[in-house]
Amino acid sequence: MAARTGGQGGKQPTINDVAALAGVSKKTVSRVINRSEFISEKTRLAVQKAIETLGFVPNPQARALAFRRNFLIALLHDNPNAQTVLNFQQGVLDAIKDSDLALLVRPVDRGSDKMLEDVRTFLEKQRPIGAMLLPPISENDELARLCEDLGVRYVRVGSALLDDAKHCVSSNDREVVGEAVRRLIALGHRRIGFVRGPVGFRSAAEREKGFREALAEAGLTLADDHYAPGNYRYTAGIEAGEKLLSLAEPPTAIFCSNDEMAAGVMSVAHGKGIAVPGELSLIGFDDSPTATHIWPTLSTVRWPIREMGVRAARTLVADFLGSGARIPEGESPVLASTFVERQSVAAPDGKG
Amino acid sequence: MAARTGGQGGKQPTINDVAALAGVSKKTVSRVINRSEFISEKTRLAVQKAIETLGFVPNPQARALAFRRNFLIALLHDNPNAQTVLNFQQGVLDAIKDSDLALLVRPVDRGSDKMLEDVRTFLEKQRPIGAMLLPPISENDELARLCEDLGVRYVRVGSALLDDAKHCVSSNDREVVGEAVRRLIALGHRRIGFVRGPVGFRSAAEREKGFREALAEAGLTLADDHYAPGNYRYTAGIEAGEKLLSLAEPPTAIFCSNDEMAAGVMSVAHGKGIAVPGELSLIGFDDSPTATHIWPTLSTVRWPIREMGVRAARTLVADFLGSGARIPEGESPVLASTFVERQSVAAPDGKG
DNA sequence: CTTGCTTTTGACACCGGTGTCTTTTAGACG
DNA sequence: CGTCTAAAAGACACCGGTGTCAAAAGCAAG
Repeated sequence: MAARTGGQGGKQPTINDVAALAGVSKKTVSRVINRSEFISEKTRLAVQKAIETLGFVPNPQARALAFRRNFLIALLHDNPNAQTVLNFQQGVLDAIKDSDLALLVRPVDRGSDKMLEDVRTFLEKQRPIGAMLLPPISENDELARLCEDLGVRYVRVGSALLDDAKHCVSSNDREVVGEAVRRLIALGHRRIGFVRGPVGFRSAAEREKGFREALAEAGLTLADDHYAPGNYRYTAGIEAGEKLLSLAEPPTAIFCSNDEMAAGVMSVAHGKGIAVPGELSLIGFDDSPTATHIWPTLSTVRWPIREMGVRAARTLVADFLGSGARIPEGESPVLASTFVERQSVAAPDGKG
Repeated sequence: MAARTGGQGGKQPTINDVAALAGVSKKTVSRVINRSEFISEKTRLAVQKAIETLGFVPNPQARALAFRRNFLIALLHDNPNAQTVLNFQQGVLDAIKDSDLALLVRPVDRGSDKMLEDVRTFLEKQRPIGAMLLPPISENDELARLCEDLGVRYVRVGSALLDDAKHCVSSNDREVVGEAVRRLIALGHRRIGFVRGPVGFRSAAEREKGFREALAEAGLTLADDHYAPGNYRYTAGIEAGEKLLSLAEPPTAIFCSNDEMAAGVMSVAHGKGIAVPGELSLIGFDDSPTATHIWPTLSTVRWPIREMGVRAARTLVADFLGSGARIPEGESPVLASTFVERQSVAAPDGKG
């Protein structure tokens, strides 16, 4: 009448129990667990049966110790956008689902001057096989060097190539921003405003580049008073909106470097009685939940964040993930973002 | 010229290295690490110095093995609201910051019929000390029983007491919804609509109860056509808005069971040219980022999710967290939500 | 039936810590 | 100064796996 399936006294069965039941040595059981090739079919089946009977699950701590390597990968982020983090995380979990790996999630405090030290302590204690760095901390070169020094593999996720392909997953934001802007131009917009992301962020710089390039292609330039600084926060969008929409000749369209700021600009437009998209077209970036939760719904750029999670995990630990996870030699680490057109974009009113 | 601080050949120093350097046995080092009381001050200092010199960090896997217990806690969630998950997670991390514990985050797929099995596999493999269950899966009794069976401590987070205090952290949503509704009534609203959360969700039921109770207190009742079903999604808000705002006598205020649905209702109002808050007051629930990213900003109920994370972690593993983490005997596991009033609420126009 | 080789399997040490029990040391006391 | 006791430190097994290398088994050829 033992309450538990196997083992004794409510404890988990160990490799020794399995070995005893199957009538082999524990090393043989170990070979079965690790799919060693030097084992006869007959023995393998016997051991597998014993494993099933007992409901044996190898102790990951013991394996980690014996292998001198544990089966953890870490996700480091300081991302203000929760949805992004969770989507990426989901992609990583998709990728490691059938492996022995587990995921450790670690938010880091970018502001803190102890950040590097904190991360070092974390990595030294947990000793993950590898770490994935989400933007914006992925842009921190010291962090990458720290991983290198500690012998922890790493992958940096970014809006542009931050490192060599082995250490990098990114999306083609610049191009897609260009596409979005070309769409505005095609609709007849000529006065197009720009709200920038925070200084020092690579992603912000990329988006600005994409914006300016598309303008230049069309022979347009960005007027100084059509440019507003920002920091990816809603309040910055409010400020930018106040600035750009108070002009004597306000822009007929504004590209905002993320959705939150676009939402801020949109609030200002509503407050001023400016019709969106009739009098003002708006485009954001991220395709965050906000983009579809505001009215009118926001045209934006969606980056394939979940897929990037899968890719990052594979780049990091393909050798742990079974054959399907191999990334073909020389394949680009750049995944495709897409421009998503919604209600907030239309041809400009009046003179087109 | 060794590249690394301590150890040999780039490897981490072990307890043996420390013991050798300090001239004591490894057991003595172990005693220092674990703050054993049977150790002389002199020895402790010597060992501590050796630890510092070598930069020794105990191997968590080895400790886990020797202790027959690892130092992981798990966070299980299937939460559609990323911000909530991340905030809660942050609270947990605050709580375990100075401990040896690490956090494993595990999204689960509620829809899947293999859900329980997946979780079982996860728990058996990782063997965390405890698990925290976020709503809505925290409402699943089978899951709680599974934890119990596996000897994994657990804490269920919910909008109401789901279990005894030892296994529960919640907030007083019902009361605060009542407070919000009383505010509407005080402003003069009499026709108040309600958009419900998904059937089968405890949180949805609590919010509805709070709503109806407050109405009843004031001698009002919820007219059938002022009630709309929902599922916490934006699209349900759209549908609810279409329904409620097409009435001959539409409500002058609507309580929505979460912010996303409120955003949906607000979109419909904008589309119909109904002024918010002039002609329609709106209240949501969650205080999600959306609440401040829409225009006008949304009055809502904020639940202390980060603090709940701290509390959940303490409830789960106070004995691992140092003296500050003790929860006084008999202290209620109910934390306080608050009503946050923003722009979306005002006295009704015209007849008040 | 040996021999010689390859394939399978096992014995035993080891990964880096902790538990138990024993031995040593230090201090109190007669 | 010897004795007794409590505190401190150490020896050694052990947690549950894997690596190494030697031994056993299987098989073809002599």
